[in-house]
Order: sequence, then C-alpha cells, then structure tokens
Amino acid sequence: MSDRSPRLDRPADDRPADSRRAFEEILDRLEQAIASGELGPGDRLPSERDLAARFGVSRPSVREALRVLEALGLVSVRRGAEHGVTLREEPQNAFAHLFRFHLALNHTSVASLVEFRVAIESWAAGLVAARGGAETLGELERQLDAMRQPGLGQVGFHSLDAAFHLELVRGAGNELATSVLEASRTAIQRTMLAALVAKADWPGTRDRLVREHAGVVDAIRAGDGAAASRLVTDHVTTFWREHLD
Amino acid sequence: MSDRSPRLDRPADDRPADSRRAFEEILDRLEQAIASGELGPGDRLPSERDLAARFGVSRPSVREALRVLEALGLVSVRRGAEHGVTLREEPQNAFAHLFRFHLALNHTSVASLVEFRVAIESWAAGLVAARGGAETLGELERQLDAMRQPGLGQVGFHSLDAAFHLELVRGAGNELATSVLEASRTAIQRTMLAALVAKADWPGTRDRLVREHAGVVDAIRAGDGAAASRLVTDHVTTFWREHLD
DNA sequence: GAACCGTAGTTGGTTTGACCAATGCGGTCA
DNA sequence: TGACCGCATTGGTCAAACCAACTACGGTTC
Repeated sequence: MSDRSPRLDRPADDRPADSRRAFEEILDRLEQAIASGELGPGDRLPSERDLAARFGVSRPSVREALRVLEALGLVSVRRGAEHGVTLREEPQNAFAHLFRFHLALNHTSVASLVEFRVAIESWAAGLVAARGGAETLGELERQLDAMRQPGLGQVGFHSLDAAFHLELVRGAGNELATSVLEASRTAIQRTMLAALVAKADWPGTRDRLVREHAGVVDAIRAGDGAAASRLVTDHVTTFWREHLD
Repeated sequence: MSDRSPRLDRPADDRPADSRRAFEEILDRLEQAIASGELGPGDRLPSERDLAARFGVSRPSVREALRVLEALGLVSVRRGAEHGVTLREEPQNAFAHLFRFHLALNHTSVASLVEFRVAIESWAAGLVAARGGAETLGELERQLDAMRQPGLGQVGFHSLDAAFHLELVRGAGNELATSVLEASRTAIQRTMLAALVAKADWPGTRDRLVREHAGVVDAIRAGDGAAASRLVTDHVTTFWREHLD
C-alpha cells in the first residue's frame, strides 16, 4: 500500500490541521479502525455514547460523523437494544440523495431523467443479451412471472417493475451503472407510481407492460442485443410519452 | 404556495412516515426550497439558528442535515460573521466527489468507470449523429483542429480531449448525462493523464487518437448514429485496454 | 412444558441552553 | 488618516435530560 492511504472523503481540505472539527476527527479514527481491520463489513460500531466517551467528544459530534457515513452509504442505523450502527456489507447507494438535490438545483425535468435512464438501460440490455447471463435471465423471468399473477395492483406491479429494471442493469455487471440507475429511478419513484395509477384501463395496461417485458426477456434469451436494446428503449419511452409534455 | 407544492420524490424510505428523522425533514425542506428557486447555487443559507427556528427543530438536528449536504459536496461552511453555509456554485462537481470517493474505497474500479463512460458517450454519439446538431459538430471540429497543432504535449492534448468528449455528450442535450459524464471524467482525470504519459511513441499515439476522433466526427456528419456509437466505444475501449488489468 | 406477555435495559432521536472561537464591521483614538 | 479594539454574528462544541424503538429475559398462564 502506498503512503497515501485512501481516506474518507475529505477532498483538499483548506482547513488548518488544528481547527479540524470534532466529527472529522471521529471520521479519521473510524477510518483507521477500518483500515487496520479492527472494524469490518457487517460489524456493529460501539454505541453513540461509547464512541463519544472513547474519542472524548460529545454525542452530537459523534452523530454528525455518523450522518456523514450514513449519507455516503457506509453504515446503516437502527434504533433499539441489540441494534445500533453497523458497517454495511454492501455499501448502499450514496447517489440517491445527491441525485435529488442535483435535479432540484438544475430544475431538471422528469423527461430528461427518463431519457437518461433509457441510455443506461438500453446499453445494459444490449450487453446482457450479448453475454447471455443465465443468472440474470433467471431473475428477470422470476420477476416477469410475478407480474403475471392475477389481481396485481399498481403498487405491487410497480415494485416488481422496479426490480426488473434494476436487475437488468445489474446484469451488465457495472456497479456504478447500477447505483446511478437505482438512484435515478428512486428519484422519480413517486411520479412513476402516480403515472401508473393515472393510466386508464389498468388490466390492459398491465398486460401490455408484461408483454413488453417479456419481449425484452425473449430478445435477451435469443442473444439479440440490438433488439433487447431497442425494446427497452421503446418500452420506457412509450410508457412515459403520454405523461410528459 | 399550494398545499401540495411540486416536489421531487424521496428515495424509497423503509421508515414509516411519522418516524422520519428531523434532519431528513430538513433535507426535504431544503430540497423544496432549491427546486422552487428560492435557493440557488452560490446563495447563502439562513444561519443554523434561523433554520432551526423556521423548521421547528433543534440546532443539532439542523447541523446533522448540513453535515449530509456537506458530505455530498453541496454546501461549503465557514464560520464567522458574514460567513455561514453556502450552496456551492458548481453542483456538478458533487458527482465527482462521490465518484472519487467510490474509487478510493474500491467500491468501484477505474475499469467500471470507463465502461460507464462508454455507455453514456456511445449513446450520446448515436443521438447527436441522428439529430445532426450542426452546432455540436462545429464545436467538435474546433477541438479536433486544435488537437492537430504540431508539438502538442500530453497535457494540452488531454484537456482538448476532455473538451471533445464533454461536448459530444453535451450535444445530446441531456444535462443529467452531461453532469454525470463530466464527473466520471474528472474522477479519473489524473489516471487518464498518467496513462497518456505512459504511452510509448507519443506522436504516433497522438496521431492515432486524432484519427479516431476524426472518425467519430465523420460518422456524425454523415448522420450514421450506429457508426458514431461504435467508433466512440472502440476509441475509449482501445485506449484503456492496455492500462487496465 | 410451552406459549404468551410485560417489563427492564440498551440504543438511537431530539431538545435545551450554554459557552467557545472565528470573522468582519464599525467606531474610537492616536 | 490609519491602526486598533470591541461587538455582533455565525459556526463548533458540550452536557444533561427525556422520548421512542427494540430485544431479551423472566414471570405468568394454560
């Protein structure tokens, strides 16, 4: 390892060393603990009160540090005895928060978000089809089957749909793309659900959506990347067309 | 203001609505304020005490929210009179922060970052070619010409190359894609430059790169989206192949 | 003995109120 | 005029308390 060990997010700090804030100190100490192996994925951190005592700071300062780690997706928090703060096994998507604010700041429209999603998903679909990931295919078929159960409402369908699209991108094997897609998707989750509910003739709509998903699965099974790509694009674009102006 | 003001959606929250934490509420409110234009880049936020009073929460809770925003690179904080918390001018950079962070923690590799770039850029190239954006084409040609000036070193070339690729994506007209691409590029900027310098036979390499860029421009001019897409993919992939293992 | 239930203790969530520490502005004094 | 000093503002930090989930354990009941 180099002498320039990877450090927790403190890009170019203009702050003098002696005025480092308490929570930054805590982040450093925790980083050390992780680097030394003292703390590993899945481990539970000491309680907030413990950490405060160990590091000689107050609990609010500890909490600020924990909020940072949480925002970065590194820890998860649950309250109650035998619960507490744990280092995540799989770091969680830190992009979700950022996406929200980025969209707000740029006053980005839902349309451009959807377009962005299409770019990623169509790429992923093409790749999955070309590679022929059997595992992904199985998962997609499972979601598809679930979508077919009679009487499924909009809410239930929506979560299966989300899982389907996420799995599709995950199948491409690019963690970054997966995270970004997930974040962009959750950013319009509510809008998406509203759009689903607003559709006239729900059973008919549902059947159509199921057919479209099935088409994508077929194209992937056939190893036809171009078709898979195109079908995903059409699927998403068609769905949103009538809701965007 | 309406009782149901337009809001961006929140990421799937497993927490019941009534147990949302105070700082999350604050994040929502700030997001609203930003989305509505009440707060914009460069603006100074009300003081912590003000925010606490406005939102009816305590100052520590406000501070937790601010730490999240700070971790995401959205605000900068300075203490003292006439200072305070300000929304950063260039929120796009926030993505770069996070990307770098992911890289540092090995949650993502340079390879997957490059692959991700390819996904976005090839999509953009296809779109630009199909739409035939004359403006974009002109800008790309300008960058290309600049790349041809004799004696151009790696550093100079690199910045022109960056501008070329950024302009390509910008031409697709999707701000989100542009921001994300820019961030993913700056995150590996240093690595990229190192790779350029490490290439044997710089003049030869440069000529090859220029030819590849020219090929993309030609395909766009010809309106051949598929070719443009493929050429961009090949261009980026080839460049990085020998540097990733 | 097994299923149930309530209570105690642990842990995060939040508030209050206080004081410290930078920083810039404006007034004062040489 | 210019250097200086203090005050107001704002972030940084702490202490102590209470609330709210949640688990585990022990007692109760069948």
